[in-house]
Amino acid sequence: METVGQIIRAKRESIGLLLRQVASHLDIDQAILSKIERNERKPTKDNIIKLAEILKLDKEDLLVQFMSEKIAYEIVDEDCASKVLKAAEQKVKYLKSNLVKN
Amino acid sequence: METVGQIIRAKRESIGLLLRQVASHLDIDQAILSKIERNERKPTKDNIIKLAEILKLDKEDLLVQFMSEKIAYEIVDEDCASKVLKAAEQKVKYLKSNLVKN
DNA sequence: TTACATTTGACAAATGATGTCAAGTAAAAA
DNA sequence: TTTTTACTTGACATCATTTGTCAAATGTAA
Repeated sequence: METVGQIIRAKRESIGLLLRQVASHLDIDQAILSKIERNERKPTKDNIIKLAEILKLDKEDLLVQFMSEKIAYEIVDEDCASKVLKAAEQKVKYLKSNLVKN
Repeated sequence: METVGQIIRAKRESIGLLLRQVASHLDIDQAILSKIERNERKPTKDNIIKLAEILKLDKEDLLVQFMSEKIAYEIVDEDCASKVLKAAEQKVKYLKSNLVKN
């Protein structure tokens, strides 16, 4: 299963862009991008959006990968991880159904 | 749908404990507990564990409520929230299956 | 060797989380 | 009514985490 970092690196190299070129589009130092690609740092949401732009990746897909990865790491150590996700789904539904009213 | 704060307050009152009594068991100021019960502050994991103890609530249940609430708030504003949760489930499975090896 | 891309680690700045404290409110007891 | 008690509120302090910069080190190929 590919990480966001691996997806980004693979696409960047296939296009033939350098770290510094992509990093400057994200407005960050290339050191950070290097770390992001090797899963040593987590990208910000803004990073993801700009990466999708410059690397011509589907923005929503990349965001889904990014957010689900974050959540997965948050709960992987819990043995009730599956329960947590199911409960979260219920809560999201509930919250969304009440958004209009408030 | 009940929030963690509501669950805690209801149980605390049904037992007849004061904010300051419960707060001292958690080793925090009663002001914080007051805010937690009214969803103005988020409890820490340690808070939840000690709350389960003193209020005689099921620890795992309360932790599931707590974590799922946190996740739900993280993603409720995304319109791909449901996709994110499903993807997270896959990633958790994948990560858990590889835990033994590393 | 030189040149270029990437990696590494020390450090700085900004942000968010967590807590204290004291004054304020509200309602019941004296 | 005054006092007491429980709770709430907001200003502020402290600490941890996140996010970033920079320069030196490494690797690699011309």
